[in-house]
Order: sequence, then structure tokens, then C-alpha cells
Amino acid sequence: MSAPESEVTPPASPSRTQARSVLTRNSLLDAALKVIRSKGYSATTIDDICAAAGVTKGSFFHHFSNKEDLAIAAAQHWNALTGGLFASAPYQQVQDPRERILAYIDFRADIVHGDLADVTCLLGTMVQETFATYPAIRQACREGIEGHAQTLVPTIEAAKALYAPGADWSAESLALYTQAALQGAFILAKAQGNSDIAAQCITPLRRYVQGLFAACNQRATGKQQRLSRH
Amino acid sequence: MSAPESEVTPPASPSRTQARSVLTRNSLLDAALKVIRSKGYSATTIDDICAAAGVTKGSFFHHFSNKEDLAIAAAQHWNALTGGLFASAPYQQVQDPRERILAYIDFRADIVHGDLADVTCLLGTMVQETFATYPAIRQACREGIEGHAQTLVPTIEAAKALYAPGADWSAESLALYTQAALQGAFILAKAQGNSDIAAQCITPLRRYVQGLFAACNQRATGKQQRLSRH
DNA sequence: AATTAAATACCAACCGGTATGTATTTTATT
DNA sequence: AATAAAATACATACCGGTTGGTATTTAATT
Repeated sequence: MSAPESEVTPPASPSRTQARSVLTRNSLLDAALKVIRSKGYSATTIDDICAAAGVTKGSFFHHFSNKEDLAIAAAQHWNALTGGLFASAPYQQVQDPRERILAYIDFRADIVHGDLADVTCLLGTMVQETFATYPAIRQACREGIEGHAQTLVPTIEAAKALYAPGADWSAESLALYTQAALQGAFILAKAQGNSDIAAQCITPLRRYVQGLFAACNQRATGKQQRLSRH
Repeated sequence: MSAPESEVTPPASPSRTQARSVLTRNSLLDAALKVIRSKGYSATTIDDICAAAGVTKGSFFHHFSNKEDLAIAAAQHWNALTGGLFASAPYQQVQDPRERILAYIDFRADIVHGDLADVTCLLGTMVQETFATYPAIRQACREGIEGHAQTLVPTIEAAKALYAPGADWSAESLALYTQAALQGAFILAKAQGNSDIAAQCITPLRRYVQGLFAACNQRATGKQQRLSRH
């Protein structure tokens, strides 16, 4: 790889109009996140998004060929945003893998407080409506959810090797289960019209993960068998 | 029971048109479940439902005042259907409460195989789209989800008294958590376009519940909860 | 018992508003 | 001048809901 910069913007100048263009595109994507997370994909109109972004429909169709195209771009935008959030989250600094995965769960519990549309997951919202009718959107949601789950796998692997070496579950399956529990917590929160229940649903998830890595789960051949219960 | 018929139709005749009426209404509700579970609430048009039910739009508006009214009735219809399903499910016959709650989870795992739109939850689907915009629909979904969770509480209470008397979680919170895990499992299944992952997500849920009621969790031995901290 | 009135169930056609998407024009940058 | 970005205006289709009307059943009256 010789080229220093990315491959979509070849080499050169940002250019004032180009910069402005990505600005409008970004504000359209941000608006899409906001509106879709609140009303869902189908109920969201292009006019809604244009109004929220403060641009006209002509501009919208300059940047996106149709509503589905926007949805896919919005999912990728979401992945970029949340990817950055988690990459710089405090749990990443935790050394011990068991503590790190628990810190991840604690982090998730920390960030679920507030307005529902601000704390819930765009992908879970969109995929519910689109799984049967918009395969490309479904796929984009799938990649986002599974991609995030994958970021947890090395930590879970390491924790398993240390604290539950012989367990009959895989790191991938546990990573996916954490995402399922979180997605379900969002649904209960939406049903109650209050985000509090989400944090309450994360508590048993944490307890479960903690239990998986508790001392009594270590089969005979672990490196460190003699850990204290507390 | 002396009166042969229900209490809503007081004493008398079913009448040919009356019977036909509840038939059309029911087929509209069944059609609503089918279409909404597949496309979501917002994307579902009244024409969709009429076509699926084989009735005209005029007939639709005779039975329901608007689309939102239908959604609420559909949620209640869903509650009636699933209520019957669970009431007659095999797990109800299990004597020991711990085994019964595990049998419930196994039952849920049994019935998640098949077409996604046939195995996923109407309420979870609808509430995602409507929580912020249709409070009445949200409330109907909430009542269905929490009502079902409530049916589990006595069993969990009994199991807790027997096998985890001093535990620091409530039966209600565990019942809600099971529903969150299930709802999240449906989302992952929709994202993957395949229901298999749902069953795979129920496995850790089962393991968690089993762990809560495992012998090592009993603080005071035996049924009596002579616990510390009062 | 016969007749009439009123209510119920349903249907076909239509209407106003709105959604997506297009065509054209204006503005700004290089 | 050429090009890209954005705005305006508009076409087309569809959706939720209404209207007007028919057929059947129930209730009331004679």
C-alpha cells in the first residue's frame, strides 16, 4: 500500500465545495439517525430528514439515490460513530479480560440513560421493519451488529482461557448473546416509555457473565485454579 | 358451568350476520398480525390488510375506526392467541417450579424455529416503531409484554423460595429479563435472516436461570430463609 | 302474521393530502 | 467556461379515510 490517504478521495485538495458537500451529506446522515431512531424507518419520510438536516429535497437526491440507499449509508454512519465511541471507551483500558468485558457491560449500562431515541440502537430498530422487505438494509444492520459483537470476541476468548477454560460455550456465542440482551433491553425500555428498565436488564446480563468466569466454573486443567470467590 | 356461551353476547342467538361479522373482524385481525409481523406497522397499509383478509376497505372501516385502532386491537388479539398458547403449553404441567421455569424456556426455544415472521413477536415489532409517536399502541404492547412476564412471576417466586431464598434479585426483574433476552434474540434472528440464532440465544438464558437456582446459590440451606442482613 | 322501521354488515368508488422521485434552474467554485 | 452542489417546481402514485349505497337481519307496530 503506497498511497497515504484513503482510496475514495484520490490524492488531493479538500476544496471548499467538496468540504461543504460532505458537510451536507453528514448532516443528512445525522438527521437520518435522529428521525429513524425516533419514528422508525418506514414512518420516516425524506422530507422529515431534509427538514431535520435543513436542506432541500433536491440536495438530498444529489447525495442519495433513494431512501433505501440513505438507510444503508445511515447504518454505516452509525457503525462509524458507535465504533469510535466504543474504541475510546474506558473499558478498553482495563487490563484483565474478565474485568474488561464486565467493564464493557458497565459502560453499556452507563450510556442507556436519557431519551429513548438517543440511547437505543438504530440497527435494531431498522432491522425489525426491513428484514423481510429490504434485504440490503437487513444486511447492513447485520454487519453492524455482528461487527460490534466481534470486537468483544478477543476479550471474551482471553477471559475464557483464564477463568473458564473448559466451558462448553464459544466466545462468539456469548458476544452475540450480550447484543441480544441489550437489544431486548431497548425493546422493554421502549415499551415502558422509559430507559430505566434497560439498565435493570443489564444487571442480570452482567451477573451472568460474571458467573461464567467465576472460580467455580474452572475445570480442573486451568492455569490458575485457586482463585478466591470474591 | 351452566351458561353455554360467553358473557359478552348476553343470552341469545348468534345470528347469521353476527357470526359472519366476528368472522370478518377476526380475519382482519389475523391478517394484521401476519402483515405487520412481516413488514412492520408503518409500512403496512390498510389495503394490505384488506387484501390479506379478503375484505374491502369499507368493511375495514366498519370494524375499526382507523389504523391505530386496528393496531391496538391486533395487540389484544395477539395477547389472546399467545395467552392461550402458553396456558396450554406443556411446561404448565411441570410440578417443581425450577423445572417449570426451565421448561418454559425450553418451550420458547422449541417454538422459535421457522419463518421469521411466524416466530417473532408482534409487540416487540410494533413498539419499536410506535413508542414515540403512538402512545396508545406503545401502551398496548407494554401491557402484552408485561402481562406475559407476570404469568412467570409466581413460578419464579416459588423457585426462588426453594432454591435461592436469599438472592438479591426479584422475581419480576428476572421475568422481565427473560422477555428482554427473547426479544433481543428475535432481533438477531431478523438481522441474520434466519431463526436459528434465536434458539442459540436462548441457551445462555437457560444457563443463567439454571445458575440462579443452582445448589451453590442457596445461602441458607433448606427452604427456610434464615438469612443474614435481617 | 304481516308490514314497517331501524340497525348492522358490507361494498365500490372516490377525495384530499402526501410521499417518492424527476426535471429544471440557480448558485458557487475552480 | 465548465462543473459540481443545491434549490425550486412539479409529476405521479399511493394512502388513509369518506361517501353513498345495498343487502340482510332485528325490532316495533299493527
